[in-house]
Parts: sequence; structure tokens; C-alpha cells
Amino acid sequence: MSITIETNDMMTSKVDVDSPDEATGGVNAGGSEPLKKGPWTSAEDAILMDYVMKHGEGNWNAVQKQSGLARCGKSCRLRWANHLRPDLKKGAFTPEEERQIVELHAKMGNKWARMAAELPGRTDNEIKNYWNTRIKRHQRAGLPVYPPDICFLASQNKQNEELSAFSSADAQNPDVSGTNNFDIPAVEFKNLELNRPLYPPPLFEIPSNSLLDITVSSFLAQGHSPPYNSTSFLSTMHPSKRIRGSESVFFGSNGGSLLGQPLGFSSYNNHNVTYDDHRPFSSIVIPGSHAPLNGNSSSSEELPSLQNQTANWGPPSSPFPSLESVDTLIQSPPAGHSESGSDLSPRNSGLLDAMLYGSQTMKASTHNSHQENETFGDAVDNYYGDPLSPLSHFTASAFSEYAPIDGSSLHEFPSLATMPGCKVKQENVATSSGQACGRDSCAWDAMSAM
DNA sequence: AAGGGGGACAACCGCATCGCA
DNA sequence: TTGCGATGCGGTTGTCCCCCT
Repeated sequence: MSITIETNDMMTSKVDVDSPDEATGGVNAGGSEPLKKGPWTSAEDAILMDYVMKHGEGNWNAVQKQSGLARCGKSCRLRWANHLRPDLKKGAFTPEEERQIVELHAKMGNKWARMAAELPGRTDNEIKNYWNTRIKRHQRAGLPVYPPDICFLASQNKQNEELSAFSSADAQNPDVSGTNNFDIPAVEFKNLELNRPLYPPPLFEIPSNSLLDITVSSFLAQGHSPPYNSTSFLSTMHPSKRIRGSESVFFGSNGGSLLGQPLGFSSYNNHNVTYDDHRPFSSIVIPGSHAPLNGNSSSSEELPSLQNQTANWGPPSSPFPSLESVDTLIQSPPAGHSESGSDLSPRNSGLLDAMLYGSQTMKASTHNSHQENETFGDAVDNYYGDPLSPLSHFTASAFSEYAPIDGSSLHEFPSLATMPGCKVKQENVATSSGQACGRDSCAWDAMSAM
């Protein structure tokens, strides 16, 4: 075998591959013996590499038969995809990539493969590991995971999930599910590229009994200028990445509000409620409806091309400092909060669970009066000091991140202004988070660097 | 110096989806 | 339409290394 493989793979590089047995995992080419598991050796890598060069990707189960490699097809595919692919980008994530991951996660949730499709040279596994590690850190610190300006996306994502669940739960109800599952081809979204701001749509209906208070508060916390122009995973997804059928809900839920008014959505032209980002939180009129609003503002308008993505996230234009640059700002997590945060810790979809938990905590705390100290808001206050500081903007965002999904209505929720440490400044609201690095965002970045 | 905890990374497992016969 | 193999994805676990005490 004359293939030279450069593997930055820590584990592999440490493996002694001199033993001839290891080249095939100690299994003969007949494949009669059990397949090998565990770390790959350089020799195995070479075999796999050679195979792919000769036969191309795919047909992974044939690798074992044809090359004698004692690895199952899945293992081969994974090894190739995560380590041997020539287009892989090695090394740590750049701040831009980190930022992008956060944004993508806010939009997509734990869709690692799709996120990887947005990050050339990066693998889903890499992103997943990065995120999980990051989650753990934030969880331990009892801190929000999304920066304020991305909270909105998180809430959008949550709504999408909710809508998805709603749809499946009502699968037998054609009135609901029938309108929620159409697959919108990417081309349709292209045609729907709009020149207006991404979100929120200026007008929307808010269900009175849903998690949408997240969005409302997020809007207010953010202003509704997105920190970026948005990305389109539809248009940029790697061809090899398939969109799972179940994911169509994601698109459909959004496309639905654009292409028609399934689910009783208000379209942009059906103005039951006017959202005005200059208005105080409490003044938003929220008529009853069970229609999730996500569709209005999220991906359908988030789906425009990726053309500006780099420009919007690159260092020059990015309002956010390098995650590393603020690494030392955070010294220690707020005492006592990490424990509470770890109970219902964000596990899988992570942040959304955290949002739920946080919201419950918040809700309980607000109901139980402000004298209780272990509230999120208080924790934030304690953490960042002056509750009236500009960081209160952050607090509001944190609040938005930890909004309830358990049916508490918006009216049940205290306004941001009444939350401990929460003071929504309208001037902040009106300010695009994508244009200036407010202390909130910077503070978040500091946390994210923890 | 030793031990423990946490981070980073790699790999496996189970399930979902797709494509094809 | 159905069954089955191939593939992809997300969650989880295991391992190693580094740092701190």
C-alpha cells in the first residue's frame, strides 16, 4: 500500500499500526470473523482511502468484501466522512464558524448534518461535539446559550418543533395536518425572497396559549433586525445531504404561511395584529389563535440565499467579538444556579429544554414573588450586577430564551419590564443587534467562550 | 507526583429514510 | 404495495489528554 495518509486524528495517530494484523483489524479478507470496532488504525485508513479512490464513495458494505477491511459499512462511511475526506477542514472552529454554529442551531436545532452542510469542511460530528461541550459549559454556569440576537431564532425553532408535534399529533385531522406537511421545493423559496427584513414579519397573529411569548419577548429583546441576512440551507445544502421527510415539516410550516394560510395562519396580508417593534412589550395585541406564528417569519424568509452569509458573519462586519477574545470575562458561574440548571438539563435538543426549564423556573419565581433569589432573572442580575444596566437587554433576551412552552399564555407572563432585572429599553429594541455590539451580545459572547 | 474532573474527540448504536426489486 | 438493503442522522458512550488541586 503506497498511500500516504495525513490524519490529524488524535486517536489514530497514537495507534501503533505496525502489526500486520491491524491492517485488516486482525481479520482476514474472508470476512468470516467478527468485524472490528474501536479506533481506526492508519493502515485501516489507508485501505479505506484506497478503496474510495478506486471505487468512489458509497457502497460501503462492499468495502469489507472487496478490501478485506474488517469494518462494517457504516463504520467505513463514518470514518471517511469524518476523517478521511480530502475536503475536510482540520483544526479548531474559527470564531466565525462558532458564531455560525450558534446561529444555525438556533434556526435548526440539533440538525447537525444540515448545519455541517452550511459549514464547508466541517462534519456533523464535529459540530455536534462542539455544541454539546458548549452546552455543558453553559449549563454548568446556568447561563443562556444563545446570544440575545439569536434567541429569536431559537424561539422560532421551538415553534417549528411545536408545530411539528402539533401536526403529527393531529395527523388524523386533515384540517391541520393536511396543510402542514407539504414539501416546499427550494425554488419556491427563491421566488419568495423578499426585500424586507427577515423577521419578524411586520404583522402576525400570536396564539394566546402557546410558547409564542418567547417570540414576542425576543422581538422586543432583539429589535427585530436579524444579526445576519439569513442563510439558506435549502439552496446550499450539500447534494449528498438528503432532507429527511420529517424535516419537511420544518419547511412546510414556514412555507405554509407564505404560500397560503394553512393552519389558520395569518398571512402577511391578513393583519389581525400589528407588531411594532417600537411598542412596549405590553402593548402588543394578541388575539387568540392556535396558529403558530413561526411560519410567518422564520425560514421562509430565512431561506434566501447564502450569498451574504459570509459577509454578514465575517469578522469585519460581525458585531460580535471573537468568542475567545472575551474568554476571561467570565470568572465563575453564579452560585447555585448550575445545580438547578442541570436537573432538567438540556440534553438532546438541549436549548429548548433549557428554555422550558428556565421558563418554568422563571414562571415559578415570578409567581412566588421576587423575594426568591434563585430565579433566572435574579441570577442574571447577580451575575452581571446592575439590573438597570444595558445588560438588562441581555436579561430580556435570556428571558426570551427561557420562555415557557407549557401553555402559559402571554398574559400570564410578566412583562419584561416587571421582571427582575429586565428592563426593555426601546432604543435598544429599535437598534439592530446586527449593527452594533451591545454589551448584551458581548456579554453573551463572553459566556459562550466559557 | 498522583488523582480527579472536565474537555475534546472518535466511534458506535439505534432508528429513520430512501431506493430498488 | 411490500420487503429489504443501503445510507444518513442524531444520541450516546468510550477514550485520551490536559489542567487543577
